[in-house]
Amino acid sequence: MAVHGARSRSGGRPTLEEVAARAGVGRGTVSRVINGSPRVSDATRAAVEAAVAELGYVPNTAARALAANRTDAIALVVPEPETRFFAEPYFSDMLRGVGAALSETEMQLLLIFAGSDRERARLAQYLAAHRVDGVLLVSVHADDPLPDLLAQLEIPAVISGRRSADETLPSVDSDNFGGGRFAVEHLIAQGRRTIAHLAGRLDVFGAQRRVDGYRAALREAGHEVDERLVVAGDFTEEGGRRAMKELLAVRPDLDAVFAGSDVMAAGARQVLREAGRRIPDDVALVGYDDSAIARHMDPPLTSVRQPIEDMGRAMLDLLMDEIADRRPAASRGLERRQLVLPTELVARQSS
Amino acid sequence: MAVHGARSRSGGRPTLEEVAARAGVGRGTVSRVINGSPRVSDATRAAVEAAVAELGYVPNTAARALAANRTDAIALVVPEPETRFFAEPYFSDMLRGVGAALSETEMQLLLIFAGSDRERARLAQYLAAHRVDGVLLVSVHADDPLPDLLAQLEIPAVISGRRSADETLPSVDSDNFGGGRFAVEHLIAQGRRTIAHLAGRLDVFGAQRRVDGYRAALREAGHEVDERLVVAGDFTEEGGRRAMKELLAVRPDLDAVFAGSDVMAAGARQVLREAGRRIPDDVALVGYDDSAIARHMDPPLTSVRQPIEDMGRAMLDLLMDEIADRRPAASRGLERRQLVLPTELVARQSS
DNA sequence: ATCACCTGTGGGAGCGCTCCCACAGTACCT
DNA sequence: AGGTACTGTGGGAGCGCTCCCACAGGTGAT
Repeated sequence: MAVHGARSRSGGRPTLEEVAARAGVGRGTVSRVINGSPRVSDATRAAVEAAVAELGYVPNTAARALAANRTDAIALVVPEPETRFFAEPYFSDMLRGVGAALSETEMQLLLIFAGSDRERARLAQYLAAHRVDGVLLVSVHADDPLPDLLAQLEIPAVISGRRSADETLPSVDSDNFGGGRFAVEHLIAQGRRTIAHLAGRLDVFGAQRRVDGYRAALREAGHEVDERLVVAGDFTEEGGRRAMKELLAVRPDLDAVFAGSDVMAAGARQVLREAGRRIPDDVALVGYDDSAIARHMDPPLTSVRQPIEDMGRAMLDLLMDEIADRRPAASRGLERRQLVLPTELVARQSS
Repeated sequence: MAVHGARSRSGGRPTLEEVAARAGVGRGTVSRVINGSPRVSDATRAAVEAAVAELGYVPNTAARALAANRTDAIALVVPEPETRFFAEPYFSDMLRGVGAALSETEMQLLLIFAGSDRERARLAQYLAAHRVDGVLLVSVHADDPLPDLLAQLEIPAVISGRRSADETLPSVDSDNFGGGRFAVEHLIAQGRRTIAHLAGRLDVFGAQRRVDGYRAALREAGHEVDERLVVAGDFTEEGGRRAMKELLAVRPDLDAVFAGSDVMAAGARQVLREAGRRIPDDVALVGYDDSAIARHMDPPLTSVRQPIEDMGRAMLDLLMDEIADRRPAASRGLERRQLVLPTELVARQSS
C-alpha cells in the first residue's frame, strides 16, 4: 500500500486536499473558495487564497468534469470540407470573435471539422460522449442531420446563419437581404441600368435572401426584374466564370454585376476581361464578403461586408446563455435567441 | 442512499460497469477490450463488443483522464495576434494537415491563441493544469518564453519552423534556403540581371534563410551580390511598399524583385506600378507562400510554395511520437525529430 | 432560558474510469 | 508427479474533485 500512497501520478501537482491542509481548513471550504461561493468568511477566503498562491494550485479539470458532470468546453463545428472554409475570411473572422468572447470565460474551445464521413463519425462519438457543454455550428446546410442529433442529445447549440426562414435553433445571422439590396442600390445610384446577379447556391438560405434583396432594390427603384439576369453559381471561382459567360451570352448589354461572393466576382472579372469589358468603365462589379481577395483585386472590388467577428461574439454569448439557463426549453421563446446583424457596403474602384 | 443510487447524473449514459454486467464479465475485462489490449480471448471480446453496441456505450473521457492521468487532447498554440495569422493561408493549410493526421487518432484538438497578455496568462493556466498531452507551436519568435515553460512543465511540444540554426525542440520546417534559391535561379534563367530582395523580418530564422538562398543563387551564377539590393520589410503590405520605394531609390535599374512573402509582393507591385514599371516586362516579381493573393494578383504572381499541409501532418506525427515515447528524453537524439520539407516554385505571369 | 433559524464549516460518498494484484485454468517442462 | 510459466479474468483501490448532509456557534424572538 505504500506503493499506492506514494505514486503521485499527477506529476506532483498540488491537490485540493493539500491546499486545505495548508490553509488549515476542510476540503469543502477550499472548493467553495475556488468556485466563488459567497458562503465563506473573508478571513477563511484570504487564508485559502494564500495557500493556493503558495502552492501554485490549479484545479484538475478532469476531476472536476467527472464530479460535476460538465466539461467547461465548447466546440466549434465546421461541417464543411475544410478547404472552402479557409478560402474566405469568414471562418477566421468568426473564430476571432468567438475567441475574444471566450477569453472572458473559463471555457475552452475545441475546433472540430466534420467534412468527411469519417470526421462525421468521430464527431458523433464526441457528442455522444458529451465531451463539450455546447456547440457552435458554422455554415450548416438545410438538410444536415447534425442539428437533430444535437437536439436528441440535448446539447445546447447555436447556429450561424439560418437554414430557412423558420429556423428552430438559436441563431446569429447577418442581414443578407439588406446586403443584396445595398449592393444593387449602390449600382443604381452609379447610373447602372442593366444589373445582373451571380447568385450563390440557392439551397443556402443566405444566398436566397441576397437574391431577394437584389429583386427588392430593383423594384423599389422602378426597374423591371429580368429573371434571365439571375444565374446561380456555387460560390466558387469556376462557378463564377461559368455563370458570367452565361450572363454575357444572354444579356450582352449588361452594365453591372452583383456577385454573391468575392470569389465568384474574381471568376467573373476574368471572363469580363477576356470579353474585352473594362471594369468599372463598361461593367461595374460588386462582390460579397469583403475578403482579402476584394482588397487585392485589380481594380479593388466593391463588396458587402458582414460583421462576422461580431457574429462570432454574439454566437458565443447566446451559447453561454443556453448552457446556463437549462430550464425546460419550451419555457422560453425564440425571440431573444435569434439575432440578425447589419451588413454594409464597402465601396472601392470596381463600381 | 436510494437518492444517491438513483441520481444518474451523467444523463443516463451507460457505464463500464453496466457493459460488464450485460456481457457477463468483469469491469477490468471491458476496459481491456475498450483499450485494445491483446490479453482478452476472442469469445470474450466478441461478447463485450456486442454489449457495447447494444448499450451504445461511449467511454467517459473525464473519468478516463482522471484515472489514467492523460487527456487525449493536444493544443495548437498560435502565439500571434490572430489577425496576421489568418491573413495568410499558412495557418489554414497547417490546420488542415494537422486535422487530417488527427483523424487517424483518438486525440482531440484545442485551438489556443496567445496573442495578448491576457490570452498568454490563460494559456499558462491551461498548461499548468496539464489539460493537454502535447502542444503544437506555430510561428514562434526567437525570444518567446513559451518553449521554456513547456520544457519546465515537461509537456511534449513540436514547433513549426526553427527559431535558430540550433533549435532544441522537435521541429518541422520547410526548406527556406532552397526556396530563396529557386526563386532567384528562376529569375536568372529568365535573363534578369539586377535582382533585388524584399526580405522579411530578419529575426525570423526562415526569413534569414531565404536571404541566404538568394545570395547563394547569385553567387553560384557568378553574379556579384550588392547588399543594397536587400531591404528588410516586415512581412506586411505596407512594409513591402516602403522597402520597394527604398529599393527603387537606390537601384532604379533593377529588373527583378524577389519578395519574402506574397503580401509584401502585393505592396511592391503597387509601388512599381505607380513608378510606371510594367510587370513582368520591366520588372519581374516573385513572391513567397503561394497564397490566394498570388493567384488573384494582376498579373498572377509567381511564388514559392511550402508544403504546409504536409508540415502540419508531420508535426502531429512527431508530437504523437513524443507523447508515446516517454523515455528519458536524453536517451534519444534530435536527428529523427527535426524535419525539413522541400519547397517548390510555382511560375505564373509575373516573371 | 428556550426555541428557531441563520452563517460557516468539515468531511463522507460518489463520479466512471485505469491500474494492478490475485488467482483460476491450462500447457509445457523436468 | 510436481513444478514453472504462461493466458485470461475479476475486482479493490484510487485518481481529485463536487455535492450535500451534518453540525457548531451565533443571533434574535419568545
